[in-house]
Amino acid sequence: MNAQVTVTLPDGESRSFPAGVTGYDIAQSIGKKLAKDALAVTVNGTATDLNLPITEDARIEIVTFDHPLGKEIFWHSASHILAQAVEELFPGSRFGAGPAIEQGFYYDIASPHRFTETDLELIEQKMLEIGRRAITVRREEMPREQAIEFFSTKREDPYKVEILQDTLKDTPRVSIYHQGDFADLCSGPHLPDTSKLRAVKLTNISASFWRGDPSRETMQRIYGIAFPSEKLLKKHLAALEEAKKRDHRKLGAELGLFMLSQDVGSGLPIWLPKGAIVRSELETFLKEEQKKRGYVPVYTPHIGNIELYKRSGHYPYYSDSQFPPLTYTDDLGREEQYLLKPMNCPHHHLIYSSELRSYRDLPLRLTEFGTVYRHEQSGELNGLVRARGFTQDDSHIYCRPDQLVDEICNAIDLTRFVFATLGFDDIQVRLSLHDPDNPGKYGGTGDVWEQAEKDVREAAERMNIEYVVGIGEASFYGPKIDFIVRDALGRKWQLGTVQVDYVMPERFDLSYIGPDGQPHRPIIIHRAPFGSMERFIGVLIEHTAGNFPLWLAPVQVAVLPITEDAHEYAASVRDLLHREGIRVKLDTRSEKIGKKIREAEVSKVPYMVIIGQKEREDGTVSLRRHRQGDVGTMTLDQLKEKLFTEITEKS
RNA sequence: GCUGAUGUAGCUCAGUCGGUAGAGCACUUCCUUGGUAAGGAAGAGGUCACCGGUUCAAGUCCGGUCAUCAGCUCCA
Repeated sequence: MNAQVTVTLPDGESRSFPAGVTGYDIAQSIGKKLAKDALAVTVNGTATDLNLPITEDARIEIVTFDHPLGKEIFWHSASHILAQAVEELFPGSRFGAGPAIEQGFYYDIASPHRFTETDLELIEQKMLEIGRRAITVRREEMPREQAIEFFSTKREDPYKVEILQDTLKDTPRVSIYHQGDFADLCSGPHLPDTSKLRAVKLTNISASFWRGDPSRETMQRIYGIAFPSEKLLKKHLAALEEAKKRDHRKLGAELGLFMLSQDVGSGLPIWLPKGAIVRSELETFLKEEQKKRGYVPVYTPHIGNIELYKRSGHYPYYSDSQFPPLTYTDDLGREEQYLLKPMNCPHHHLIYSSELRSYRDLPLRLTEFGTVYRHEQSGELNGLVRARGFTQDDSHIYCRPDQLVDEICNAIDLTRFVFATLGFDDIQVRLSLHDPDNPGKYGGTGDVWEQAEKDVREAAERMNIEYVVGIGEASFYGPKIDFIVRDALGRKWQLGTVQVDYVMPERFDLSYIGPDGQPHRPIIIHRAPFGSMERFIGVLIEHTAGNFPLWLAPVQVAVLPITEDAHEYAASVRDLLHREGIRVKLDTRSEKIGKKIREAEVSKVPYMVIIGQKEREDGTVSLRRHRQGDVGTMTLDQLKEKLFTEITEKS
């Protein structure tokens, strides 16, 4: 072993230390503050405990809370502290899994005690106390067998034993982290001691299934988030408050966009006039764009004979998340069953096969805003983003194999165009592939899947998309490219999607006549840039906080006369804008201008036109922009011009 | 569907020990005619989610149902 080791810091500087130096020593040699903030260290890119000796030359980086890895380690350690606190307060609790998550951590606990919200405060206090005790966290490595022994005798942790015997059955050596009397099976790394934990908030408590398996026991999951300082926690809580104000369910009601009524049924949104404007503008926008790209519109019924969905495979695969079939009995006692349309595709396939297709006719791009109904589990319903009745901007592209990759690219391009226009920049793209270990979930043969996934990848590469791969996320008929965005609370939702399908053409025996005069199988692309109009607008509401761009705003201009003298002129301005197709409202109540402005601001009307005696005499208007204030005085022509430009540019 | 929490006026919420329902905003009417985020007064508005139980008496206590929320599971 070398007596000295050379470590290279992220800035490229190399330093020499005695072998066995720890990350903490190095941090201390760099600065006191860094040593204080240090949580862990990466050695040649691998995260490691701060107090582990470094015995060879290495690239190292000190990890603090500001580092993404730092948060993960911090929160993971916080989950251990949570477990220790629970163990001290509620003896007999057994621990399942306790990872760091994107925003904090959780621990799954099996306990004879039923945790309540008041317990959470108690546990928080105990966690902070454990922090003040500054308990050293010690890593111990041992053979797997010995760990099983440890968790069956020294500690009674049946869940850890199960993990050791099952998930880790091929791992010969495992590590245990000791923290006072508490110990947990964990690969680490962890904080050197518990003193870094200065602020903690246990946010909620819910049920989870052990190992995510509904047939196993339910556990109590406690969620929380922790920080090295009280100030950071306050900031986090304030950000959460802000996010809540953006909640589309809250804004949807406040701005009169949509409603949900028990009298209609849960999960069945009703579009109010203002929300309907937003939706209709978006639909027009996409229809126009699709017209340019060679799509042809169709309309199909809202229900269909159940045989149709048996044939497509939707019925057998998804019967548990559909409304039950409607059964119709005719005079002769013959029964027919109809299903509320869960999908538009089968109808479109029938349109395809309604006439003989030539290879020259392809690609055929059928498009429809098709409303579908799915009986989502009651606990899943969530405003507009998870509903039981919703409208897909659904198209099916029927093409030849030589056109496929081009067509996928076109669909990706359209989806990106839609997202860019609406200002979504933080999108995750996922290639959703099949899970080879779960063949029962999918239709079609292995060859077909291989080809489909190859095509999808090729298109994604060609379009220069940065993507993540989601194994097991494919639909039953083919792989997908999914566009995923987050809501105000950070939850992920799939919006746009492009899907390749070699299975349905077989099921529906679709064909076209090739140049050789023989029938050939087309390939289908399912695609929906918005995904669901409901979900998209739900996320859009949160994305914009209800401040829609001018072209989408339900009311674009509020005309606000200051006194009654100005009413007549104000009405003429309203009529002028109205004739030009601007959505305009005139406020002639006998309220002061300040109040009228306030109400227009609160209802997020993009422009206010303020009219007093001066404007009336000069034939001008005073313009005010929502959230910005006074823009200045201008003529009516200038006003029209300004509004038109902004609407056309969709800015 | 599962676990937990919540459910009072259109909205946000108060309602003590079980004793006959309250505020602010919004709404209606009247007064007020004003210059860039809340003028004043009066009025109207309730099957306390629903069903049942305990009680002389239930918004309040108990049981059930439904809905909403958080998470889990699921998502063509």
